[in-house]
Amino acid sequence: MSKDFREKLQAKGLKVTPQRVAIFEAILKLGNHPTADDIIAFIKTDYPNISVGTVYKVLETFVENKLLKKVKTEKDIMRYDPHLTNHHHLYCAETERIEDFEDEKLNELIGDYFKKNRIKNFKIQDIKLQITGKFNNQ
Amino acid sequence: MSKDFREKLQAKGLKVTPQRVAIFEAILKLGNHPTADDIIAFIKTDYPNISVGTVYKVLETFVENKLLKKVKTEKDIMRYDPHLTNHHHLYCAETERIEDFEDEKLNELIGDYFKKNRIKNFKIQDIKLQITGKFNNQ
DNA sequence: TCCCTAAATAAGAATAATTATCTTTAAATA
DNA sequence: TATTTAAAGATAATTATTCTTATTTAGGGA
Repeated sequence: MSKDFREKLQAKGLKVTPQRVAIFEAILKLGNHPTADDIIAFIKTDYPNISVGTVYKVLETFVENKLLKKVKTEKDIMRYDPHLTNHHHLYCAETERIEDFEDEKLNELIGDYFKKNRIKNFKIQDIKLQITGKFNNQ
Repeated sequence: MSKDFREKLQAKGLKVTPQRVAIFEAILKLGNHPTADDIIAFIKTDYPNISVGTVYKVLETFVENKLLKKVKTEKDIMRYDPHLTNHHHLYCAETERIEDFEDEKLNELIGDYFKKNRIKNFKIQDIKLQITGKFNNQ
């Protein structure tokens, strides 16, 4: 998987650096759409002298090159999502947990609805659902 | 309308202060889901010695007491929405414009869908659509 | 393989938004 | 009107993020 990622970097004309690989792997290992801070903390064990600025810059580079997505939250902290296909999010009302939610049937349903019911003076590019509630387990 | 607002404050056991009234009126007059900064700038003309901290504190109090809602954005700046009934948002892909979007039929459609297709291990409390795209006019 | 150059990193200062602290002021109720 | 307590003002502190500059390194070519 790390091989795939290296190839993706090269395909975008980006240099393959150990920092970039470590940051991407950290995001995959951490799960739950980590914050920059989560990533820094995780990486620091193996890589004690990584720079905070580097992490932010790398994350921004990844987002620009569509290797990551930013996730909106209620708080003013950015979180990052390695899941690139179109999907929605389940937000826990009480904890910081965020899960991905994919549902092609639902996307079609909503897509069809807007085909029949256009929003006046607005051209839709993308629709995201923020589903807030409670997880039953874990 | 300002009378209504005063009553709402009293109903929640909050003191009616000129600052609170001015902040709420500023949000209504400004439109487009203003930031704290927009509000401060607007108020400063009439009310040159309002304190930044007060504005933030008042906004937080309003949100806690359900007189305002916070609006998520891509950026790390919070914006505020005086529209309390359940609604979605249209985000402009290029500008900072955010419009409210209400559609009861759509809510029913989605509500019905999730009644028939429950998300396992998750109890839905609220569903918000973030519709990104372009406005045709203005 | 070694060298070169552009791109990337490290370190830490700077900024921007927000929150906290502490003193003073004023709204509400008796 | 006096009293109490919440709220406002001033400003310091914090937090997340961005910027700056010097140094290092990846990757392509000699």
